[in-house]
Amino acid sequence: MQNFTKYLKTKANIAESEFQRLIKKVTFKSIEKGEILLRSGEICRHSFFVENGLLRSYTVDEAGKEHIIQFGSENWIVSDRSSAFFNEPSDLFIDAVEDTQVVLINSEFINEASEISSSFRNYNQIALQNHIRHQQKRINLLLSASAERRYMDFIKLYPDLTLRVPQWMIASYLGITPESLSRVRKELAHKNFKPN
Amino acid sequence: MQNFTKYLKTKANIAESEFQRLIKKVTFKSIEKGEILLRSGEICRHSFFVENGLLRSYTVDEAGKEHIIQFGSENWIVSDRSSAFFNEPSDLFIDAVEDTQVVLINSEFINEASEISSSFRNYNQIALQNHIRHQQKRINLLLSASAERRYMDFIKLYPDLTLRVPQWMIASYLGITPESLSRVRKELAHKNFKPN
DNA sequence: AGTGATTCTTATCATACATCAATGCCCAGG
DNA sequence: CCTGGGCATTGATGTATGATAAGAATCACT
Repeated sequence: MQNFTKYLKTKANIAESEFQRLIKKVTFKSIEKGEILLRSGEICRHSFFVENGLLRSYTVDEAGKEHIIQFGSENWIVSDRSSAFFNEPSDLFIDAVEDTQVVLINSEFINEASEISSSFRNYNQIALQNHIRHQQKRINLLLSASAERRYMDFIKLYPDLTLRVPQWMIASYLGITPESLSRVRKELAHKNFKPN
Repeated sequence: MQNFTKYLKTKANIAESEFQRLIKKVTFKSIEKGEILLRSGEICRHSFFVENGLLRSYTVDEAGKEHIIQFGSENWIVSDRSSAFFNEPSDLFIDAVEDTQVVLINSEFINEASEISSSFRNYNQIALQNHIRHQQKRINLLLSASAERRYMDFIKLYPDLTLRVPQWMIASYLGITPESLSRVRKELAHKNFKPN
């Protein structure tokens, strides 16, 4: 749990004594590729801090198609914030794209850490605001940009994921079909070799 | 400022004495239809609480097209949260869809209210979480739903706005052209009159 | 009331992207 | 090894939505 420890101590600035107390509240778990951590309809009772590996959250529409909402690799927290915060059934699934080790964080942990540490509160606040900023950018891209632009933006923002994640998942994240993404890539390859 | 007063006293549960102190921090302003409150590139130094009337926030792409991010009518707060929180230049515009009366809220107000009142902190937290939930739903719709479904969802969620806002703005919010929205509406009208 | 500006509709044509289907690739498990 | 199930690519074709343009309707301001 080195990453999680570092997250608490460095990022959220939790002191050693408080750390010892908090660490008892969380549990560690190894997840196999494909294993499902949250299903639509359930209430999201844990947030998942990714020690290593890769998670994704996604919805499934009436036609059975998946639409990826979020990827989370090392040091990211994957969760359905709304479900966890409001205690409502989630409409997301969360599963593992790779074999993954996670730290399970429940609301008890969050509350206690918030009480103990103002810098944790602060860090949490920043995380929320970042989430909003990120979502807003994504909405704007979905409203205004072509598949190609969205893909280029994705590569730039997540060069690591571009390599680790199968293309059909990237397509799903971008809101296009795998076939379309394949074609977009082909075009981009052409452009980059043709000097003009 | 009845609505704003009610918002502070009832929703955020601010006591009278504290209210008197806080109210000095805000300013009241009447905005004409079309007036611009925030421009892309500026830092968003105020959030706008809508007493009455209607605001919108939107981006403008390279082709000069507007893409509406948010509407805000009575009792809503319109802002670029990211810009305000992180002190970064915004990429949004905010202007008035109707003649509007707003209360200008700056970060000083937020900080002070947060210090004074735990229920204000709490209310603020809920607002953030609601924002995230709302954005996530919108992302999911943009990823998965047709223009028609998105429009129906909009009507259901904002029956009032559907009447007050010109259609081309709704189209912009939905990520389609006004012409497409017109077609969608025509089709919906047909369906509703044909029993089958 | 009149006139010009916005907004909405309708029609035609254009295009980005989806769908369907076939092929080849890779590599995981017997 | 071989073999089968994901995955990526490619081609043919379909469709929802965009672009353009024109007319009709509505609104706003003198």
